[in-house]
Amino acid sequence: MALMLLDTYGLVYRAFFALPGLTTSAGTPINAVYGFTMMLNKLIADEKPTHVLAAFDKGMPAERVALFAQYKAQRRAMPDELRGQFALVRQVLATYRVPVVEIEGQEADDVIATLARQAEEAGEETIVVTGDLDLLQIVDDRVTVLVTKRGITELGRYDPLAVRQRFGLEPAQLPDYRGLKGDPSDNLPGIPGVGEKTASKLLQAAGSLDALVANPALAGNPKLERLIEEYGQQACLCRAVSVVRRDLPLSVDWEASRYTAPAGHELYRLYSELEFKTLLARLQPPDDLPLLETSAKLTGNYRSYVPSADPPEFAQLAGELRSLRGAEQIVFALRDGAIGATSRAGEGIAFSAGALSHENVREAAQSIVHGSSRAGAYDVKKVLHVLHSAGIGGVRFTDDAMIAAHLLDPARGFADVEDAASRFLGLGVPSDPAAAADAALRLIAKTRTELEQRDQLQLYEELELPLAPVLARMEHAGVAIDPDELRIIGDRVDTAAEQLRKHIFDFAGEEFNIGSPQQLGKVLFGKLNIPGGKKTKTGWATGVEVLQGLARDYPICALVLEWREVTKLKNTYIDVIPQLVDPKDGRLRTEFNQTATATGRLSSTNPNLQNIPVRGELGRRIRRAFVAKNDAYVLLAADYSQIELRLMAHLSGDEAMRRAFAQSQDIHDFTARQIFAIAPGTPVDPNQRRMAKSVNFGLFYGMSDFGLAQRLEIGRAEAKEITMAYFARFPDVRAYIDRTIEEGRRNGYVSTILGRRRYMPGLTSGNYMLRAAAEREATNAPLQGSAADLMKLAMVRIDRALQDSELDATMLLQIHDELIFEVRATQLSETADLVRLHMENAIELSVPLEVTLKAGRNWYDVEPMTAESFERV
DNA sequence: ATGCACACGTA
DNA sequence: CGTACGTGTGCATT
Repeated sequence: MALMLLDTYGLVYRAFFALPGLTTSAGTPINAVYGFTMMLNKLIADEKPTHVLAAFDKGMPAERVALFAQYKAQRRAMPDELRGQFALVRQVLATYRVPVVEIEGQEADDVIATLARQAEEAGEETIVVTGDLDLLQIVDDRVTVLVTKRGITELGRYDPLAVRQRFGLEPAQLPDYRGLKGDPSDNLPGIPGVGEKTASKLLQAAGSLDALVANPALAGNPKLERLIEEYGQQACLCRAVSVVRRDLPLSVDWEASRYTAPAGHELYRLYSELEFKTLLARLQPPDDLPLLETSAKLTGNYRSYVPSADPPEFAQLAGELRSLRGAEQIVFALRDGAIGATSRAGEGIAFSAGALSHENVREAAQSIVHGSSRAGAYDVKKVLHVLHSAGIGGVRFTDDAMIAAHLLDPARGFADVEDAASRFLGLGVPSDPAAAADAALRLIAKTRTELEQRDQLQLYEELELPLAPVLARMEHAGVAIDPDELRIIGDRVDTAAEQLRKHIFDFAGEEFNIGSPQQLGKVLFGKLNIPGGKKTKTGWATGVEVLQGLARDYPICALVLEWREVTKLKNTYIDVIPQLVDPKDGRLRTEFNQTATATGRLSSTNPNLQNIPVRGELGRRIRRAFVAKNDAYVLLAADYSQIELRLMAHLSGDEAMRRAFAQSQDIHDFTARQIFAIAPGTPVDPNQRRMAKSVNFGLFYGMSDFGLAQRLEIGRAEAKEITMAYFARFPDVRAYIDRTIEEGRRNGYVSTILGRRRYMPGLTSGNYMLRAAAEREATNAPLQGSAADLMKLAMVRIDRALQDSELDATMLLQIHDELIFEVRATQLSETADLVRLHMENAIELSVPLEVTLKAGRNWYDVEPMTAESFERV
């Protein structure tokens, strides 16, 4: 094996200064990433390593700083244009499947030296690539160090002979050498007046720094002798800082670092994303790169079974399944409606999910999922549904590769195992459920390592993973629907829509498709000559804002708005929901997606039950169709009040805002009083409250003065005054937002309260629009994401508590800050107490969390629960 | 059939 | 020139 270790930081730094300021078309600086990628390509081609690892510095090197407080103190801050490129460098490494090694509080040098020693002890050869001569001290027969010279591809190669030739010293003497001469780049003084020549000469004469300090006369020159007497200890200190540690507690999965060329399509995508046009040109276009050709490694010992009524087949399948039992981990994945299972990379069996209903097979499956110590899956929730429908319950999954993949790269969804395999393993997956399970098994190993490195294992194991079965139960439960309610509204809406349509045609003088913004624009602004601004690329803008402004003067606009509202409700909800209701039990089932959003929220699809109307009266009526299953039950709605603003108060630590919540004041009212300096006792003008509310909302959306002005339909100067007043009253909020953005720029990501990350490469973009957008996202993500953290934690705990209790209550829906339950009416208050308890105490914040509880026969009629009201519900 | 733009529902 | 989503429609593209 030939191991290659990259001193990543140094190489990227070198690339940054060696290349001109290239940027992508969007303005993201890209020169360092490009240079680094070129280096990597050349190194792999020239050195043909079998294993590659990339070391990163992480945190302050506490030991060196303790030895020498001034260590690296003079170092200039990293340029912004470089900082943001590290996230992209990691992306490059991920594509090349080069594992990253970093240890908190350790420099890459020490990591590299330790790994090289480990390889050496195993009798292996190592090539170290660095931008820093410091590492030459580890050169020996089995360790060669390549150091960047001019440009990005020119490297100096140092074996022991080359070190001797260059310095006249043995590699092991180099820390002494550096201790003597110092190193301005690390702020090491060494001995004043001693440079390269003198240091080398002194060591040749004395052998070592220790000998020289013990006997300064060896210097052979009175002036040097005095210097050594005076500065000898300082030199020793500098040497101590220069010696790399080779004994870090560090173990790497060498197998994971085995280098195999990245899949062509992955490379193609990476280069396209980063706009590496020259590199791209060297690749074949992607349609010449069959996705599965790269999956040779995944073709293993797979067996698949097609379900049939043939008993021997089932017996064989059952036997195969049983043979998995007792393995350390069994991993499942679904594909094309079939289920695959494996316990070892390169192997797997598959059978249709339907086969699980066969008694032999079910028993075998049951025995393995319960007998194995760990069960993993790609998409646990989906697998749980399949197992459940076969009568297999109670399986505890300890891994979900889909969830892990999404935590690591939340910008992406990873709906299919191929997505994740291509991203994290660089492999395509043959179209076979057994191969999917195989890929999932490998993904679990890979993603676990990465989660651990990011300190996200707890988030994964204690929040996201336990949530999956909770969501599975919610999906399975569904929500009861009373279709009659929808029919009643539907009929009314039908006639209303028809009348509106005719009315609109009367005004227009012709019939046209009102639903086509293009045709509508032509009629309104062309034919009828209504004054209105042309806006969109494709024609007239006909959005609500435009039409609303015209509605007073032009009745047709008001009619169009009404028509839109009515048809939207009809097409999206009223007509659709009844069709989706399960005729077997009259319930509507949604799908909660745990890996859809960049912030950590859930999403709901097929249908989306997180956007059932609430604002307009007509829309709100739709909620009457969402009912408790019978008279013995009620719906309970529990929602967090002002959760994002409370999180803002907590995360910023702003005293004024925290006080407002501590005194459970109406926060918008309170804000209005602060901004407009309203005296206590004087009531707040409703318009002022509305403005304050907009400011509060705008706050966690990262809104600008301009945006606020537009939103409130006021002048920009006035908006500016309002925000100035706001931040004067809540100074820590301003500081928090600035800190968050800065942190995002520095780290390449922002984090939530539980360590969920959102990567934000756009923060260092040179393009103003892109950067501003990224700053808004960075402002919002920790707030929205932390709120999601809280809610998810509450859900897991409530689910557990309900199961442990005797209560007959089912969690049905989550709408971001709200939970809906179906509760036995006689147990309403007890259930409500339990729900409130877990929601309000999900995470201890420096402000209280407040939960509003409502209950009713249906979702429309839920009423606030007060002591006297909930008896009557 | 698939993909995009627009519009609009929710937190 | 305010965040995060999903869905329906029209219309252009395959």
